[in-house]
Amino acid sequence: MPELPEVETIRRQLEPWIIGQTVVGATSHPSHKFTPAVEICGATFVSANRRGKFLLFGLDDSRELVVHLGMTGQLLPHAARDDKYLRASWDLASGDHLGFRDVRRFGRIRVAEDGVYEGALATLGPEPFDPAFSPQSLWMAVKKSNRHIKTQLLSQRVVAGVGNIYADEACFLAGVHPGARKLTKAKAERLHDAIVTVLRQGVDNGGTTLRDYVAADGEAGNNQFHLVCYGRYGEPCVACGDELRRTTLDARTTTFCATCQTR
DNA sequence: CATGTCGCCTGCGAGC
DNA sequence: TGCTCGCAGGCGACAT
Repeated sequence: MPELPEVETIRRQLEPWIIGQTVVGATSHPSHKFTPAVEICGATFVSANRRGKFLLFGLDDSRELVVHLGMTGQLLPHAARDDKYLRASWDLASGDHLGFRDVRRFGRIRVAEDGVYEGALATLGPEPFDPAFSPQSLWMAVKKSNRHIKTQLLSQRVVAGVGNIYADEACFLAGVHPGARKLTKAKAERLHDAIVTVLRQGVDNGGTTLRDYVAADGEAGNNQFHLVCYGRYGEPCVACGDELRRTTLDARTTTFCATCQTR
């Protein structure tokens, strides 16, 4: 379940390796989710960027390779060519190759004209580490909607890159009930700071590996050892000792502390 | 437009 | 041991 910290870890590892590499061949799974992979034959990678959970690989022909990892996507230099879960593969002029492995096929590959985006990528909110994401911007956005706070975080429109793990962590850290629909200014500030904190910690720890996530070097992350809320229902709250509860919020499994997190 | 629901996918672990 | 079934969950399509 790659979220911003996992995607950023992959980006940082791929950037020095992929820039300057020219695609000389490509194959893909027949699903339309992956077939655009072959459209970049002949192009050379010139940059490796990220917006939210999307990887954006700039090409030398004013296009970008857009990759979303979905739930189980992995980008692996030197991936085994006979891997049954390989959904796309790019052969590079250097003799190297890059594989997109995705067991559950929730991932997606697209090719866009530079900066011309569609779908979720086009309506993405500000990057969490950008000044455009502020206590004020969070408060204003939340004020406009009636949806549960956690659901708004997952929408990618208030801030980009937050998924289920970091949403639970941020709400816990801020003392915000995930099912709240409104925030005071003070709580918006705490939630803003918590979002930035948990995402930065995730990046610093190389991402969270619970099941499928590995970085581009094939290594697992370490942030799973630092989670204090996500998935820990039944365990005592690290702050007050009461049992963390599990609930379903807008079809998402949610863990929270009913004592510490208030509406 | 805002909001809510469903389908996409496959491996895994619990329960029988 | 072997089977079924629920669960994991981001995003797009579609309905209200």
